[in-house]
Amino acid sequence: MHSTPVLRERVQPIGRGSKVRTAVLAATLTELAETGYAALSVDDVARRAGVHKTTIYRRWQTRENLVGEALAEQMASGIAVPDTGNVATDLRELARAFVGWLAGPSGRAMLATILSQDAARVPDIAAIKRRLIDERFRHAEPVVIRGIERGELPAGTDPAEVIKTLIAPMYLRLLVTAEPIDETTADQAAQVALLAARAGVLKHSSETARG
Amino acid sequence: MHSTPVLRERVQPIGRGSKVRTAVLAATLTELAETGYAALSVDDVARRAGVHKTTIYRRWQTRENLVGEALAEQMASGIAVPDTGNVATDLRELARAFVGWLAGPSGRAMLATILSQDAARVPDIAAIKRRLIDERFRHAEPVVIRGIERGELPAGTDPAEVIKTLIAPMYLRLLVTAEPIDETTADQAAQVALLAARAGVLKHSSETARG
Amino acid sequence: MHSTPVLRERVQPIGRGSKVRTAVLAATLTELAETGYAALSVDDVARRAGVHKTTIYRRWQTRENLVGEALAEQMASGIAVPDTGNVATDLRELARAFVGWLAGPSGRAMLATILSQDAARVPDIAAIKRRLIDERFRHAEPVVIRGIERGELPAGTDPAEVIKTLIAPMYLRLLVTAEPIDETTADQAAQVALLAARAGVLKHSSETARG
Amino acid sequence: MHSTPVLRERVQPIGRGSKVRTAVLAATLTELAETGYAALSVDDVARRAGVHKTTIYRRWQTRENLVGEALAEQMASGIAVPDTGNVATDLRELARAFVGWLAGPSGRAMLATILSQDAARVPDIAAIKRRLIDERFRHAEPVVIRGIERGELPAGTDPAEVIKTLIAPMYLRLLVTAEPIDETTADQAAQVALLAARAGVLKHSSETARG
DNA sequence: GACTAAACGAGACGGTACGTCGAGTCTTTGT
DNA sequence: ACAAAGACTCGACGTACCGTCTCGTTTAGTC
Repeated sequence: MHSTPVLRERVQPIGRGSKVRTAVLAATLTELAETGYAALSVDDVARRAGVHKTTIYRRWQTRENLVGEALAEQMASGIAVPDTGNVATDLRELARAFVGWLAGPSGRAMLATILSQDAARVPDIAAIKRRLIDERFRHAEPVVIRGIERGELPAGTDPAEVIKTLIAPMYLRLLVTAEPIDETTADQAAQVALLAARAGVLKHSSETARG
Repeated sequence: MHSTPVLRERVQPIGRGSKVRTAVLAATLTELAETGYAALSVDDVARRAGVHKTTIYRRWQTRENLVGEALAEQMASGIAVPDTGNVATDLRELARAFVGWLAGPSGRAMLATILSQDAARVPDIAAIKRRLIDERFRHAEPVVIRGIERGELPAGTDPAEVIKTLIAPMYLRLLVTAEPIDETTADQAAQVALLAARAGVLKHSSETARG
Repeated sequence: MHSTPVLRERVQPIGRGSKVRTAVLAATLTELAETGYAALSVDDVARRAGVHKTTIYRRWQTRENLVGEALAEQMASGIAVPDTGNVATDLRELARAFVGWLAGPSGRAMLATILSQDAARVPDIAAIKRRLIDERFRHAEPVVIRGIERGELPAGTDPAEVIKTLIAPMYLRLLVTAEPIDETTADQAAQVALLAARAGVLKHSSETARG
Repeated sequence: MHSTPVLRERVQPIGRGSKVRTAVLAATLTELAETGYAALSVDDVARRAGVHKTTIYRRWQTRENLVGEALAEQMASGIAVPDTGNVATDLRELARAFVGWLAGPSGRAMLATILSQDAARVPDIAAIKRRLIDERFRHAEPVVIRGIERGELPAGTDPAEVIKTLIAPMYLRLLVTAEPIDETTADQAAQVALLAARAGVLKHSSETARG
C-alpha cells in the first residue's frame, strides 16, 4: 500500500507525559492523607512530585480536578466480597477488610478528602464519595442475600442498613473519639450488625414500620 | 508617695465590655455552623457581630482562642439524663435527644468545628471535643447502671460502648452518607444498641474477650 | 460652640499615609530614570521605597497610574523664562536651562518614560507628555514676542517652531547619537535657532508659504 | 571497509533552509515596526512567519541575535547621495530622502528598535545603530565638501554637524511631539541647516570655539 | 529511487514575574 | 483606656509568558 501518511493519534502524550501524571497523582494522595483536603496546596504536591506547579495547573486546571482524578484512580482497588458459607463470618470478614482499607494509604487519602466540608461541595468529589459508598453497599448485598436464602437472616433485611451498622462504629472511632481501630473493633461491629439484622431491625424502611 | 494607681482587678471589663463579648461569641458560633471551621474568618465574625476585627484580635489574639471560648460557652447546655424506669425507653430518649441536639444550632456549630482536621490539632479545641464526648458517656452511665440493676442488661456492660453504638449511626449518616436524620433513625439506633447490650457484646473489653 | 460632631474630611489619610506616598513616588522616578518604563516593575519600586508591593497596587491599581502620578508630581519644577533684554542671550539661557533639566533626575525620569513606545499609548502619560511640551512652548513665547517687539525677529515668527529648533539637537544627541550634551551644544543650538528665526524660516506655517 | 560516510562540509544546509530564514527575518522586521522592540515576542514572529518558535530559537538562540540579523539585512538599502550642483538643493534632497526612509518599512523597523532603551544595551544592536548613523554622515560629506569647493559654505564646515542639524527636527517630531512629518518639514530643516552652515556655526568643534 | 542526516513541527515542561487575595499587625483618631 | 477605621506587611495563589527539552515528521542532498 502506498504510505497513508495519516496523522495517527499519538498513543502517548509528548514529552515526559505519563511519568509526570503518575508522580503527581501519587503525590496528591500522599498529601491528602497527610495534610487533608483543606490544607492541600498545589505547590506542595508539585514539590513532592518533583514537578513544577505550572505543570499541574496546565493538566488539571484546578485543585478540585486534581484531587478528583487522584481519587478516581484509587477507586479501582476494590474489596473482595467474602463467601464463607456463613453470614457471621462473612460480616466479620467485611468488617476486617474495611478496617484494613481505612488504615491503608488509599483509605486515609480517601477519608481525608471525603470528610472535608468544602470538598463535599465539589461535584466531582461528591460523586466519588457517592460511588465509594455505593460500592460498600454492593459488597453487602450478596452476603445478606445469601444469609436470607440460608435462613440465617429474616426476609426483607436491607443490605444497606446492614453495612451501615457494620461500618458506623469504625467511622465513629476514627472521626469522633479518635480511638485506635483494630480487629477487635471490627469483630464487635460485625456481631452487633448480625444481632440487629437477625432481630429484624435492619429491614427495608417500608417493612420496618410494621416490624 | 505619688499615686501608685492601684491596679485592682477589674471585676468587669471597662467600656462596652460584655456586650461586645456576647455578640462576638454568638457570631462565632453562627459562622461556625454556616461555613465551618476551616473557612471561618475573623473578619466575617467581626462583620456579623457589628464589631471591628481589631477588637477581636485584641481580646482573643487568635482564631483558635476565639473558637475555643465560643465553644466552651456553649457546652453548658446539657442533655438531661432520662429515667423512665426502662432501659429501652431510656436509650430511645437518649438517642432522640442526641438527634435534636445535632439539628440545633449548638450541635451544628460544635460539629462543624470538631470534625475539622485542622481544628483537631488545636489543643484547646481538642480538649473541648474530649469533654463533649465524656459528657455523652456520663449520660449513658446511670441509664446502663440502672438497667443492670433491674436485670435488663448483663453485668459488665460498658456504658461507653453502649453510647458509642447508640450514636455511631447518626454520625455516619451525618458525615458519610449525608442522609437525613430523624426520629426513626434514633429509634433504630436505640434498638440496635439495646440488642447488642443485652447480648453481652458491649461489655468492658477485659470481659468481652471471653464473652 | 459645643460639639459639631461633623465627620469632617480627614485632612490626612489614616495610617502611615503620606510618608508612603512620597517614598513610593520618589522611588518610581528613580526606577524610571535607571531602568526605563518598559522594564519598570512594581515590585522593584516597592523594594526601593521600603514598602510592600500590595500597598502600591492598593493605592495606584496599575503601573500606569503610578507612573502617571509620579510624573505629574514632578511637573511643577518649571524652568524660569529668561528676560535678558536680548533674544540671543534669552535663547541661550533657554537652551542651557533645558540641558540642565535633561541631565537632572527630573529630566531623566521624564524622558525615560515619555520616549517609550508603550508608555505613549497610556492616555495619562500621553497627556503629561503633551503638557510638558506645551510648557516648553510657553517658555519660548514671551522671548519670541519680546524679540519681535524689539525688532530682533521678523513679525510672524512662530515661538513653537523656535523652541523646536532649539531643543531638537539636544534630543538628537540624547536619543540617537548618544553624544554627551554640554553647554557648547546648547549654545550652538541657540545660535542655529536665532539664525533661522531671523531669516524668517520659523514663521507660522500659513505665512511660511509665502515667506 | 564499507563506506564510513565522509562527513564533508555541506555546502548548503539541509532542510527547508533559506526560505525559513527569509520569512523569519521579514516577519521580525514587520513585528518590530508594529509593536516595537520591547514588546517583540519570538512566538509572535514565529506565528507571523508560519514557523514554529523552536525553529527560531534553534537558529538564532536569542531574540537579540534575531533582531540584530534582521536589521543588518535591512541596512543595505542605502540612500543615494544627491549631486545637483548646489548645496541648497542637495540638502533639500537629503532631507526629503530621509523623510521618505523614515516613513517606509525599513525606517520604521529600524527606529522602533534603535530608540528602545533596552535594545541600546545589546552590543550587536548598538553597533548597527552606530553604523546607521555613520552612514548618514558619509552621505553628507560629499555634499558639504562640494559646497565648500564651490564657495557656498565656509571652509571648516563639519559634515556631521550639518547632517545632525538636518535630521534633528525630524526626529524631534517623530519622537517627542508626534507631529506628522512631510516634505514641508524636510524643506524647512534643509533651510535651517543651510543657514547655520553658511553662518559658520557648524564648523568642526576645534574651530567653532573662535567662530 | 532508497537512505540518511539535518531541519522542522508540536507541545510538555521548568522557571520567573506578575497582579490578587486573605490574614494579622500597626498607627492614628474618636469617644 | 478602649474601640473604630484603615493602611500596611506578609505570604500564598493562580496566571502568563519565556526559553528549553524531547519526541515524531518532513525535506533535501547522497549512495
